[in-house]
Amino acid sequence: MSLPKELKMKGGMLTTQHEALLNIVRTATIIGKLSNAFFGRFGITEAQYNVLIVLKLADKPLTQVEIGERLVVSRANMTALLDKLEKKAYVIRKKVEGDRRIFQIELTKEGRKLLDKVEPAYLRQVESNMACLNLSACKALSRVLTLLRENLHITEEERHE
Amino acid sequence: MSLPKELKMKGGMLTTQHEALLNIVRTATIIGKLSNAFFGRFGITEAQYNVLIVLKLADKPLTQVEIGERLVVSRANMTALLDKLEKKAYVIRKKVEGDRRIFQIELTKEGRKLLDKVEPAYLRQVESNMACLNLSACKALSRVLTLLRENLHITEEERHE
DNA sequence: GCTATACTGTAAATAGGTTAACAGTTAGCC
DNA sequence: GGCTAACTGTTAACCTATTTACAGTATAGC
Repeated sequence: MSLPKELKMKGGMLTTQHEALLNIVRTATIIGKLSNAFFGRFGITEAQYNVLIVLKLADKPLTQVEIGERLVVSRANMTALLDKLEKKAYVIRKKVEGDRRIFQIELTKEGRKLLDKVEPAYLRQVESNMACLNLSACKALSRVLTLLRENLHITEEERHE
Repeated sequence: MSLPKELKMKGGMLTTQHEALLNIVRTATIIGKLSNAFFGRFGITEAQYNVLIVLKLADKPLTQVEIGERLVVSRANMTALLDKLEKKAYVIRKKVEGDRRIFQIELTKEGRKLLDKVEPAYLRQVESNMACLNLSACKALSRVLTLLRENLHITEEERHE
């Protein structure tokens, strides 16, 4: 169903560009709800899973700020996220010699075990979610959205000048 | 910058489909942050604006459930959202004769006045955000995302069977 | 060496979202 | 008519996110 119909709006009320933007946001909202329903079955949330995956894929130990940069999550929020992951024993904060401000965050054995369970199932879910798009459609989609993100960063900077 | 680079992952770690999905979510996240920065200048949030716009565009008075359906917002959440909008006097809950369970939600004069101020500025911001995509790119994007959403609804229903 | 500045993590208040349980009301059905 | 089921809105507990303010630490420059 097209967006104007979902919103029960008369046709012609949205510009083509506005409709595209709302389509992005709405699709992401629905993906987010499906994801959280999925991860909930494993006792974690999407945000927590993202942290674990970034830690697993990083080529060096990361600080809280570094994780936040990769995930577009604020420092304050990383504190709260890691508090919960540490309480569940999936990560630990390790003190760093030479800089007492920072922690290095490490996956624990339990964290890795959880990922071994969740990751394959998650990839299957992603495949099922995206099954209606062929490879070239996916590539075109990524290309357009990457271009758009670059434009958003630029207009954001302009607004701050 | 492509997603694998933003995440500082080695290439080839994501399938094309997975990368497309993450591109959608990440782009929407950034749009959401920009939107909330924008609406914050008018003392409202994106979610609150969405409620006001749906009320303005509806062709009949809406109940809380009906607003929630259009916006994919739960009943519980609509209560909280409308509490805030009613406190700011942008909407009122009106009792309905013949069904004491429901309210009809109406925009107040202040609500309309706010929209008259916010809407034009918002449309300009949307245009600037999407300026890097031409009309046919926007149409293609909307078409692909609409198709994807339909597929998501289907796989969601399958999982509940 | 000292000071000013920048950086890191934390905390509190606020907002939006979830689910689960609940009360009141309506509607269907025997 | 009366019981049951469905619907509407609220509440509480929780999670994620925001901004602001703060403490502690590190660094650069004088």
